[in-house]
Amino acid sequence: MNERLTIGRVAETAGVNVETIRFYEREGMLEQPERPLRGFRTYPREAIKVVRFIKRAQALGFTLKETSELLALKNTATMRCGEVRARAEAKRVVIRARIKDLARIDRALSELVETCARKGGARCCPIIEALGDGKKEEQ
Amino acid sequence: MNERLTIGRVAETAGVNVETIRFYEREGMLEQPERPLRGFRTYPREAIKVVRFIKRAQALGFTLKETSELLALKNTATMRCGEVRARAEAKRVVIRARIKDLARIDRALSELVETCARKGGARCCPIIEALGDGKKEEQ
DNA sequence: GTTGACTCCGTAGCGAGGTACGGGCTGTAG
DNA sequence: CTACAGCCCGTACCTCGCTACGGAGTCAAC
Repeated sequence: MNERLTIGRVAETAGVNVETIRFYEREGMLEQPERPLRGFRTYPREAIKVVRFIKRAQALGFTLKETSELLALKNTATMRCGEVRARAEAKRVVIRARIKDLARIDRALSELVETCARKGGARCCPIIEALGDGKKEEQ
Repeated sequence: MNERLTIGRVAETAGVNVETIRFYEREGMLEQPERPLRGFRTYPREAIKVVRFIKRAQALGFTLKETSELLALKNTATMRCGEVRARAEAKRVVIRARIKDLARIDRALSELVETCARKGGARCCPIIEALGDGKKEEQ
């Protein structure tokens, strides 16, 4: 335990490649690792989780910038709690809106599946209607 | 009614710019509009909805390619229903996974907000833990 | 008939998020 | 000792999804 990992190990375990790790470091998303021996980076196990987090956040549609902010929430947690809370709440609003949108698509798809299951080639597919983004059709 | 719109009107109403419409057309996401007068494109109102759909789908984290597939579901609806249904179901699986992931983030954020609300600078923020992506920590 | 807003087309460029490359150093195995 | 894997760095290059540009034609109003 408490062993530290090379960049190659971190990359392999997290399922990205070495250049990606270096890239994240340049972008300030991974903190500078210690370099005890001849300039080689050494990482704690935690680094793997951070990389995975970044990848998952991206898959959810967050940009790297937003992902950095989420990470910052964690890193600044020991700082002014008020500010952290405000950011978390704001982000939560976005997330919830996103969930609602996805739920709407989900419903549309289910409807589609249903309709297709029942009737052969009849009137399927109100997919586009299902995303009428809440606003009224402008006349 | 039944009036057809210029590319500029579509772009303005849908909130994108003209080049974007042309770009989508090149990429096959918008079907070729009729061009009755001197080569100028004319669109039905429906085109606005399609463009908006594309934008919303993107905001939800779909690539243009995936969005095309969603659109294709609608366009091929009059075709082999079996295939359409299979695609819809597959897409639904993806959507639901995405919703779950977002719900997990939502919970993590709520927890964060709660904790921060209660205690000043104490142990907040299990954000990173909250995204442990379902897999076990590999030893 | 000229001004101005709109359209056409093709091609170039841009920001995000990596990915690949080349040249060099190190440490271990055979 | 030499091979080879793994690391270092910087820079160049790539895809995606636009966005801008240049040069030309069109159409309606003044």
